[in-house]
Amino acid sequence: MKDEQNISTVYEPQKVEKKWYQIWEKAGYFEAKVDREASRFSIVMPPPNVTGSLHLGHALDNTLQDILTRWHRMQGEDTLWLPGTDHAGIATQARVEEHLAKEGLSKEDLGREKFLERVWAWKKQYGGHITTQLRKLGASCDWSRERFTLDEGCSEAVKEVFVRLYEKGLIYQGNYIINWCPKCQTTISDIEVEHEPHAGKIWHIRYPVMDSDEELIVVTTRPETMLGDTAVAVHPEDERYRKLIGKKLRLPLTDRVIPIIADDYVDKEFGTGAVKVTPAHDPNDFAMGLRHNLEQITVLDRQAVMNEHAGKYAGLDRYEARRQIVADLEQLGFLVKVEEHENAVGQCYRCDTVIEPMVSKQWFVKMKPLAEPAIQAVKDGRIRFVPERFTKIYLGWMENIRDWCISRQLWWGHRIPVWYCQDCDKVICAKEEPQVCSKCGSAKLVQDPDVLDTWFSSALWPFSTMGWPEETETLKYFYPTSVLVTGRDIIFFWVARMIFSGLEFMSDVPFRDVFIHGLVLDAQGRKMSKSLGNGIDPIEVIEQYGADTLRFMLITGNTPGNDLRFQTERLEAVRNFANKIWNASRFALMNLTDYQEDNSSEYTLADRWIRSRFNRTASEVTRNLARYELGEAARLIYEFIWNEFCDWYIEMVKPRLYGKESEAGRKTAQKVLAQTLRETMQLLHPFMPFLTEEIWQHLPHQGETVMLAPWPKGTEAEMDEQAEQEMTILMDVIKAIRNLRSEMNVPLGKKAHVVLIAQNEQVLAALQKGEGYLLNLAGLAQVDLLLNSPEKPEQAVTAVVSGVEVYLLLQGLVDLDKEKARLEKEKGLMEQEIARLEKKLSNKGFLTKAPPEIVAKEKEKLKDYQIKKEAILERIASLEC
RNA sequence: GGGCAAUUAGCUCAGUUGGUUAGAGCGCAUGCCUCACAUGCAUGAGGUCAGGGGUUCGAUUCCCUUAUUGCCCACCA
Repeated sequence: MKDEQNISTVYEPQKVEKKWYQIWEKAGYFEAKVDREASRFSIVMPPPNVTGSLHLGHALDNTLQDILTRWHRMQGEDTLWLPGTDHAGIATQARVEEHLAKEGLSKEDLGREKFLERVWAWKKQYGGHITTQLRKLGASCDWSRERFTLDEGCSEAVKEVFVRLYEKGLIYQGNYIINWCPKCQTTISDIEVEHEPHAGKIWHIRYPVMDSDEELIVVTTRPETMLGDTAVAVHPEDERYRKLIGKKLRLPLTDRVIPIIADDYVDKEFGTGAVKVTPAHDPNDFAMGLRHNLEQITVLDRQAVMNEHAGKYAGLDRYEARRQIVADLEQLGFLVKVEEHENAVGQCYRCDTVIEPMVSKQWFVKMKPLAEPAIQAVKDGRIRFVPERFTKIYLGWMENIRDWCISRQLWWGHRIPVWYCQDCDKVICAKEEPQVCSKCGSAKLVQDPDVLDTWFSSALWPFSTMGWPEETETLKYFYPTSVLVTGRDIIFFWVARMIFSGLEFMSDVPFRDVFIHGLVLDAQGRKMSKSLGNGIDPIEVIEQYGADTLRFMLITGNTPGNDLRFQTERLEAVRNFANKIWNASRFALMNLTDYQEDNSSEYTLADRWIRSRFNRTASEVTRNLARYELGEAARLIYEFIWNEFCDWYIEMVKPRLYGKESEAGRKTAQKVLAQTLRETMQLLHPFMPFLTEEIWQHLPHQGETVMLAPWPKGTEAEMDEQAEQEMTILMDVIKAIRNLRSEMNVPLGKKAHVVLIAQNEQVLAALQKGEGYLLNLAGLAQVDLLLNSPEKPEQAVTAVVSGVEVYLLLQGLVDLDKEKARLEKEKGLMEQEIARLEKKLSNKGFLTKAPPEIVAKEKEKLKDYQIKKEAILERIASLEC
């Protein structure tokens, strides 16, 4: 950029982004310091799948974190943004299995150990991908502390937690109904089951009552499970069936006899009011089974194929069995009728396979005791959700939480630290592998084959990554973290679990604030998904538009917590903004080649104005960042740069820089220009780190990097109410003149003559100070400034702005009719406003109840409009004679 | 069946303690290659703030209600 001749008028992010990231990382600017007593700021990054690729959701999430991190770092705080990745149990294992399948191998062919070697190899090959992508985005996280959920430290924490919870009785093993995915061949937790409405059928089946001519008709959506029925339930107060309660039924297609029971769960209104009860294959039936001590008969195996308890249907897939059974029921006269019925079937979140509820021996976390403090911490404000509405979502879930099934029938993950003695019934839970059974001394110990739910380790992330269970410096210094930034889709999966884990093991919340953002949708407002093929690769966007542009686009144009549409037009708009900054900076640098510090001269009105506007903007930006209104903060900077700094200040400062005025004036202009641009780059840096660093480095500065430059929070001393008011008058007048020229078709190149009549001395003073600006920015050859002149210029078009009558002289060019029409229109507008204000100001309620300053303001406005109207009327009158 | 969000200019969205003639970007119209920028400059047109009630001196903003859309949660066979 030093050699202006070679500098493109178009900003090319590709040329600077990589360079700066490498410099930053090498210099260690991202690394957290633990050396001050000053305030500190910490974030743990939600760990993406270790072998995954960056998507726009990650891009948004990490941009928000990076903005907060860079902002706090610039404020001189000890700042830690701790990155890492997740082993993503099912997802990663499934991908490696798919890969193996191409070689014609299954994981069983390899065996557990060899298979895990393959997964680690896979991780080694693809594990660096997403972290490289995060670097492209500009993420300023402390890579020296990068963690992985399956690394040694995290594994240590997982074992510690499991053993402690086990010893406390909060982890237990038992036969309960769980969600089984027949495709993934593992259990999944309740929140991993998705319910999609599904057009299906409902069958009415006749169950004959023993020793009677009577029968009960039950309705079911899953006739194949009837082979596992161990009762039929009716409501205890259902008059239709009261006399049948306690009697027996003959279960069709079998030779079994089952009881009729009464249970409140049954809805009298639904179907026939009689429900078949299959405790081994339905969660509600399971619960009822426990209440009534019913036998559990499992009729489906782990492939969702009918098993030996299914008699002649054994070996049939569940859907095939359904068809057979319905056909047989019909043939035997048990089928009453079939109806269309929509119901929500549970599907696996990963593969969409319909879940099979099954009774199985699994490990669970007892949630009630853990949930209680986690509810309290949010209720009493130790943890705050932003936006606040997510508090209710969190509490609603936490208050109704059920026990968490944590064992998974996978190989890739944290192995459950439990061993079973083969010689006695002893179950040993320990961090280290025991050599002999503590009860019988046998050496025949076998470890539980299952691994833990991936989210079990993620739940510990805020402290496991800081070295827990060791009491490390980092942990003492940076825990609890300041804020957690994440998408609202994982509040239950992750946020909730971190909260109860933190409270249980650290005796403190894991974070103070939870900043929730929405989803990135496509241009039509749909979720991005593989099946729709509407996904957008953030890396491609970065390559085309630059990371700064992607970042800025992702955080503007919406409100926290709401979804965001990804639109190319907005990307282009932000690219143009980056280009605008680039060119404003080129302009500045071209005029700073002989820059030297100079404090001698007086600031002009424009100087005072831009300093005031900058500091006010900086103050507002700071305020908004503190409330997580990052989009609003970014918007304020955008408007300052484009609408104030570029559109007005640069234009006003040109004559001085071009040396048309004094040398001292030029030096002052250089100083204010350089300072304001530099500080603006500091203000913008968290949002657009690359562009701002590139420019900042070329401006007069102190320090090594904009990353560590002081944050401009806005100083009161430089806020100048008077300068802003005076500039407002000047800008209004200039805009009015431009408007007149445009309407009268007087091009800017054609120098014009304008007469301005000020209403009072203050206004006149402002106009006098800004005479130069008027000449240059309104394209004037001459401007006459008058105070309250009764003499009005002839042959002119007129506009009235607050405090000033504007006359654009147009000898012989004034179209009287057109001018009159223009004035009439303006008059109409004024009259409308005056009427509105008069009505308001004659309202006693308003006068007595509204705050006095509001009333004063309205009166002021009315006066202003009346003066304007007078001026317009006068003008109209003069045109008529 | 509950809950949440959204409904503002042609399109996508801001509008934060209720108080200027309701804003921006894109698009549109008109005029400009003005020595930082045509990824630009200047000017302009365009809105019953979803409908209906209420509270208030005053409502896009607060409350109720209706409608439409989207999302989340829920054990109805």
